[in-house]
Amino acid sequence: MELNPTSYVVLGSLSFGPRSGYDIKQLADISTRHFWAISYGQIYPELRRLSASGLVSAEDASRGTRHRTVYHLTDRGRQMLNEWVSEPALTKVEIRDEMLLKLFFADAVPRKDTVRLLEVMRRRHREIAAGLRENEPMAAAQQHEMKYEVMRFGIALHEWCADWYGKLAADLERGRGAR
Amino acid sequence: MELNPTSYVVLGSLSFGPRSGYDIKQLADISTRHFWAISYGQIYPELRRLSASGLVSAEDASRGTRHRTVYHLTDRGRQMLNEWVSEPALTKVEIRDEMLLKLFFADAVPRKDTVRLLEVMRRRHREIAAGLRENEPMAAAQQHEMKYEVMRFGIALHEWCADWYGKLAADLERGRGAR
DNA sequence: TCCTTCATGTAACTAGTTACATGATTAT
DNA sequence: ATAATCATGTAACTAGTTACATGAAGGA
Repeated sequence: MELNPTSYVVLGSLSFGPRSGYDIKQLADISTRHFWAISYGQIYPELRRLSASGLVSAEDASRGTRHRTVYHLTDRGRQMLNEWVSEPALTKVEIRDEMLLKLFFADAVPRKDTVRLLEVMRRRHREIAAGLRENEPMAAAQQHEMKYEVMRFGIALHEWCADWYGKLAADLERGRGAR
Repeated sequence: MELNPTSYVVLGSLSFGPRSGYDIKQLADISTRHFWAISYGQIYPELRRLSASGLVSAEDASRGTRHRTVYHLTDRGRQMLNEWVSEPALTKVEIRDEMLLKLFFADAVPRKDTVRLLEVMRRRHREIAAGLRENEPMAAAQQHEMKYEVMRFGIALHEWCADWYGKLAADLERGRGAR
């Protein structure tokens, strides 16, 4: 069975303890979603595939009539996860940002529209940083150092972006034609 | 007809002058590819769709027996592009980075593996920045200010990332347990 | 001669999103 | 009551990649 990054998001989420598909989604939405988003449409089929390959194991955790399945990593699953982490294969960062695309093509529109665009972008990154900061204490409290470092990276990155866009907006506003 | 960001990459590329599908791909690979990548499998069908909606217009530019079609923006195409740019709708940045994902799950692997991972990441971002810098003079030479600013943003961003990863690698190496 | 670049295109595939359906439990 | 959250799942769709085919032109 072929594992892709999405499989590892699932495996990695389970490395912190047994979880349901629903739990995995909740966790991913406040953590890995900033560098690898996943949806229910991927999670449930993936859990069954991983289960079939013996990398995770399903356990019934229904409460009364409400059915619920929690999965946990098997030894082989944990081993696969750690092997993947330790292999430093150079892979590409992929960024898709429609607003940055707009900025790239903004030479033909009025300057004030560009400034407004930059202000929205600035706010966007401030908000992403704020969202990350909200569950920073959670990450700090646990003994997961790298998890915490990645969170710090995300906060610093988005704040850096916000500042950059803010500076450019200010430069454009006080009218610069020459560089 | 519905236009998506990919359509605007095509439209935007043509806003700099008439181009073939092949030309669009070459241009996108050194510019927009850093925040919105596109492939031939999208370009050629897209050009026909845009042509059918009258946003671009095809012209035969064959040289001898070698056939070639160049497209140029129509007035409506240019208008659509500028309207899209001027509309500052808040859209999400999407990042997919397998290496950052590894870093997030790196608490269970030997520290030296994490340091190695960070060093590869650092190199990766240095290289992206260097690649961007290579065609920076090209962007500066033209009177496309925003195009140049976005290029500068990319260079600064990837250098910032390289530095951050480098610092973390250094911190980890001289053994830090407490923060 | 042979390799690279120019040039266009598509079929098959892989990945990912969205919308929907279902229904229990818990908090207001 | 009723809204929100927990919980699982899939079908249909949209997007994007990869691999391949074809072949001319130009340079080494």
